[in-house]
Amino acid sequence: MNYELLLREHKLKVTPQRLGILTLMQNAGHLDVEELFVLIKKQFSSISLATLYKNINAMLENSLITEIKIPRHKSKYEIAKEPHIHLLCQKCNEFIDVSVNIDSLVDEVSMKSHYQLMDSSIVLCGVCEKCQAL
Amino acid sequence: MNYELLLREHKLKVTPQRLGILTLMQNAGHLDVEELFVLIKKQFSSISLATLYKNINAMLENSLITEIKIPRHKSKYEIAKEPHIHLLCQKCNEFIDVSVNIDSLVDEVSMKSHYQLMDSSIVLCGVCEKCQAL
DNA sequence: TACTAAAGGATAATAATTATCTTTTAAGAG
DNA sequence: CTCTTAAAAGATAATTATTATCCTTTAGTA
Repeated sequence: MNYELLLREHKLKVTPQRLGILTLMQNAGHLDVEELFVLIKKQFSSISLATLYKNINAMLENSLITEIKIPRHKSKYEIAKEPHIHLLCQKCNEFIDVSVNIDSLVDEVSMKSHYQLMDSSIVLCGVCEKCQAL
Repeated sequence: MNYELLLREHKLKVTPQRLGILTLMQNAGHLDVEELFVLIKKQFSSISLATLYKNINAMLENSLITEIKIPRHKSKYEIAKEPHIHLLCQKCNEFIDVSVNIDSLVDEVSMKSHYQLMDSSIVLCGVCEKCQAL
């Protein structure tokens, strides 16, 4: 993914800090603000927490990234992608994506409610395979 | 629903404040902390915000109520009930429940991920029927 | 290379939540 | 029906999370 281009398309300046944040999200997956701050500090030791927040908000507004609100946990952020489902292991806190087609669910809900649906936030909680074995 | 009994079962004292909070949640549906505080103040003018928070947390820990985390909105609380789906209208902010069987979705996710799933948090966002007409 | 609006950095302010302490009260024992 | 006590209420301080402000720096463009 070319983040420089993506930022420019949204009339956001391409700064090293922004590229760093986006790259971190891509590589490290689902991170909360605190985790992001620790990691980004390694690259930009003088980066301000305010800068991180401002960038997160700017990128959210432009749909470059998505906030995932998770029951009993802090919000995590990820590069925006096709709608998918999130899984949380309640034992080890592993947090992963799983790609499942949710069209039939959305259709059924749409039918029943007469809502025109465009967005989904789905988090399923349980126990991952490893933790089941313990 | 007999809330007195429910509270006792969880070894929580039955206080007028608690009964008031639960009754409000039952009658008014999905409320955030601020909305709850305004409403409960009408019944208990001297109630403290701390009391509200402490009760929300105690009831959450005992699964009497559920917190619903909603993209771009404050958390709302509802009486715990069977798993269901939440709908948010992005225009008028209407927030409703819709009961849809999610077993097949959960089964599919479980199959693919080998997670043993017990809990779900599903919020779909779109435009309600009324707002579509505008 | 120079200009300017946007972004960065430092820090203050605000908002949300939790902790602490004292007083009150629900619940059970006698 | 008292008495006792642990839990809960209420008031407020402390903490945490987030946003706003202000000045400096820099990316983008002429």
